[in-house]
Amino acid sequence: MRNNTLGSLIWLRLMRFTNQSNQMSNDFLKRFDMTTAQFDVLMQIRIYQPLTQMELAEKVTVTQGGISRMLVRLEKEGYIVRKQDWKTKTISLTDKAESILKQAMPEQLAFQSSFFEDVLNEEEQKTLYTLMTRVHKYSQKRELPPE
Amino acid sequence: MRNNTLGSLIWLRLMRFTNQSNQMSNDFLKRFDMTTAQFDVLMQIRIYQPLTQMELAEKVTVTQGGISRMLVRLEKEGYIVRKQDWKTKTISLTDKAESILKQAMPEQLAFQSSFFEDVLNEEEQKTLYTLMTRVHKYSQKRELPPE
DNA sequence: CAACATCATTTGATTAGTCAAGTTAAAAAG
DNA sequence: CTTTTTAACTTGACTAATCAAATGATGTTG
Repeated sequence: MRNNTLGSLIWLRLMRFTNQSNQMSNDFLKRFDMTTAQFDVLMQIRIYQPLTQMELAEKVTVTQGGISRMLVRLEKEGYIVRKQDWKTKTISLTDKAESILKQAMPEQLAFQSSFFEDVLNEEEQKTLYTLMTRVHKYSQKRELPPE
Repeated sequence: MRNNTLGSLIWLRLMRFTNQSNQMSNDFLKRFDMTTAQFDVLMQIRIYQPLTQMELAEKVTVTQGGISRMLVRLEKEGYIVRKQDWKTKTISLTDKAESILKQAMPEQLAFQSSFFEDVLNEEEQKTLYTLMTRVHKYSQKRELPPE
């Protein structure tokens, strides 16, 4: 009874790495006074705005409830605005968020990238991306409710 | 100002995948009435017991405070026992945990593995593991406090 | 138009984690 | 021996999420 099929070793590596790099990213983003989760959500809003909470929840792989709470925080901080629009609430960034992102985005993207660029060459990065894309896409397919 | 250096695409994939597979794993482990985080901690205890909270915290990449709270929950559920031993608290599994793990471990490891085995061949899995190991190890080196 | 159905969002209870300040137990110093 | 130091652990205040039950907003129907 050992802890080591190849797959389970990969799983553990991925979990530990994302966990750790997430913490480092939180640390990095302190200079912009935001967290990794918040940055992620703001980025998605920036790309797709205006959009509804349901749509946003789906983009960041979070539940309805999760996105609701997150948006309350972001609204309180003055990063976003929501307005009731039919049954739906439509979300968009404030100028404050836009201007912070203009600064934070290139730095954060460079920070994220550095984890890979500093150790892997272009070729290896492409391989990693391709493999993870396949794995991810497959896991999404699986998620379909069993009939 | 686009969202796509190769590195940042990899980062996003990893985050989304681990996030999602973690949720699926939580779902899977419901049958054993535990969560992925709990399973992970119990496994580490099982391998290294008896050990201290500090050692355990380091193994699962969590803070002192985090492990303290987690162990309170696990103790309340009757999965572990802690006893004060010198300044330190020594952690070990109860029979209850041992016997649940005996059942849950092979199933959970198979579940984790399936994410990779079902889409990647042996060769590709090895490549993925090697690349992620390099990336992870490098990120740990970086973590050293700046002098 | 009041009652119902429906879809989007919120909320209460809980797990999981962070940081930083507070305890506690044992050792070293006075 | 009491006092101070130190290492290990806990705790308060908080972010982030989950699930499932409750609200809100808008249509539809008797």
